[in-house]
Amino acid sequence: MAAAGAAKVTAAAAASAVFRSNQELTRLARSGQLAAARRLFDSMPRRNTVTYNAMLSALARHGRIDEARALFDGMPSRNAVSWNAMIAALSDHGRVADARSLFDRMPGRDDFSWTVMVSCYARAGELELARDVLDRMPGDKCTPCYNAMISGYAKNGRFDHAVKLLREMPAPDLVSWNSALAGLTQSGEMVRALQFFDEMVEKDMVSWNLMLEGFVRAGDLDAASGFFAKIESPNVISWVTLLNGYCRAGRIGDARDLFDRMPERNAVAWNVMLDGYVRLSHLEEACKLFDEMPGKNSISWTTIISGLARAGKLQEAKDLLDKMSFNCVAAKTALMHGYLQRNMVDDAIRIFDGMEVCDTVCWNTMISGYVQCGMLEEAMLLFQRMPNKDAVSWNTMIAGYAQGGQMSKAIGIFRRMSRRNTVSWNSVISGFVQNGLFVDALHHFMLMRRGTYRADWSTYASCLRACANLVAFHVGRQLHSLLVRSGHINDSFAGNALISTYAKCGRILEAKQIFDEMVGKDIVSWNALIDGYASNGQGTEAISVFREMEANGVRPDEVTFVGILSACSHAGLIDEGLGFFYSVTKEYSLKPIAEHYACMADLLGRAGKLNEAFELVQGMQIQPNAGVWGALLGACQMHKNHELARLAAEKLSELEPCKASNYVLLSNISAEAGKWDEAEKARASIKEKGANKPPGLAGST
DNA sequence: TATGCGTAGT
Repeated sequence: MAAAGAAKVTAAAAASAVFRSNQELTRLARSGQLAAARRLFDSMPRRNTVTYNAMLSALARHGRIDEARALFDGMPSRNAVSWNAMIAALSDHGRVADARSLFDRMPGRDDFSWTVMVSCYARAGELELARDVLDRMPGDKCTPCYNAMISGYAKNGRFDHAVKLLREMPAPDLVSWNSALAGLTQSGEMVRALQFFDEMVEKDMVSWNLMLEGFVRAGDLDAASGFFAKIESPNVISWVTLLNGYCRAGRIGDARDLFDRMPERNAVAWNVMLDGYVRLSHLEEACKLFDEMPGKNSISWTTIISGLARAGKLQEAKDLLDKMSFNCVAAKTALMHGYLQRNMVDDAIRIFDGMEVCDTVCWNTMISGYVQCGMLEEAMLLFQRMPNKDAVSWNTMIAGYAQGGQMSKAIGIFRRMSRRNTVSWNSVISGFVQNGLFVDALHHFMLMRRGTYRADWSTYASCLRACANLVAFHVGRQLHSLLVRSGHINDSFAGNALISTYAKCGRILEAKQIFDEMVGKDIVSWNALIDGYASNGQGTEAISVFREMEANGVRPDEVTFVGILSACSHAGLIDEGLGFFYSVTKEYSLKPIAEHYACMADLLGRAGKLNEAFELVQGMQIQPNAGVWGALLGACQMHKNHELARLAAEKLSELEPCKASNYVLLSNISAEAGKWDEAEKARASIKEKGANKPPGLAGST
């Protein structure tokens, strides 16, 4: 009896010890102290299901999804909470198929399980599957489960479906109504949103704030502030929403007034104000606000550090980072990015290597930094070491190799990629275009369309460029009709690309028509038309478009003058060309760029004024590039000035030592002038310097 | 432990 009693007491003590440890574990897990939670978990002599569930949620919260799964698989016993937590974790990380497979195997599914599964599909845009799960739910379906479905419909643009379900469900609550409303406000349909809002019998702060955020999102700040004034007792989220609107619109004065008038300011309010200053590069105000801010959190630190880093104030950013008392991956990533933008690779590596935890964004930053610095091998090594590659990681490598002229490697990675997206296809297609492989670009566009991938403006821009270069008018016209069908035609960049393509194909009338019909003409549109006339030899028309552009109050930029000068050059308008060239600095206060000099060298050179052209090049404030020497060389060959031609060819081969055609040119020029030794020397350089033909590609996907 | 609103790093 006594022994049994003692055993009971011991068991009770042990149970209460487990209970206390579980409470501590839950506290650690919720306050983000994963390492401490793990230590406690490992040190516990006895654990129950609650212990395991707490550890599972902690791992899931930190994105350690595979560790969570391992723990789940090894649990001695599981209850509904364990199953639900695991399914929710998989769902949160987009692992839809894994979530479903666990859901199917789960014994005794409860309301929560069904809701998580519906929400999982809904958030992934799989509306039919979500609806199927909802329909299969046995007995009385719970309101949250309906709401998850309404939210799915609304956020995926199926507002009518959302409303239909709202009317059909047995017990809609405010969340149901707000979920539907969010579909309208978040897609900027404020007219319908307003109608729906008026229809709502009951409204809470979420409803009002959704409307407010809708006006902000639509960029209608006056409507937003008017609406804000109508809210009887705005809560901190209402204030922050309007504050954020002013900041994003650049109305920093209004923002600050509002911020000062706020009855209570939480960390989000401070962070939004801080971000407002940072975005407008008002760094002094930002730093002052940051100093004054009570309760700075990781977002505050990241905001200020990234602002300083972007502005190149790397020492100040580093000093701040050193003052941080806690670990923040985002802030370190921002500083790393700042270093990499300025080619300070060693400093970036020091941060990267010193990080004990490093997430996908951080790895991607380092990889893309290497790529930007031209260090492709280092990027590849990191890419291979990286544990959880996402689409950004793959796409960065593809784009890196493509831009580095290594299309075979780019394609190799592209082929190994299991879940390609639009960006992946865009990277290879634009890579082909940049490397002059226009047919391959269009071929891959065809392959892309054969899959279920959706082309975006970037895809079309690359393909149109390919058409322009191939003078493939009919393909261009097909792309034009695809653009109309896809709805991208109203984007100004698509219109601009079309103008260039039609013009380059010699269809200047069609180009002009697109231009005339365009709603949002910008400087690029004008430049495209001017350049179009220029490349069709219609110099006078190019100049008259230029005049029209000025009459419309559009200020010409450097690119405009590249078009105008080449128009003059093609049409032999020497005096006009010289006039425009001098006006670049005198009238328009622009800095002449190398392309302007190349046009002028071409203009003067074609007219036989080789010495004047050469003098112009010699007097350049900036370093002449290959285009400039190439233009001069062309003119020299036209007018048989061997001496100057040889000089230009030499400069060219200095600037592009790996381009074989430069040595061939130099060799031919020397041979023509009877300088056989030098001709031979130039030929030898091809092998010696390992000069290559432009990169080609064997085979395709 | 779910469903509707505000902030940071590629």
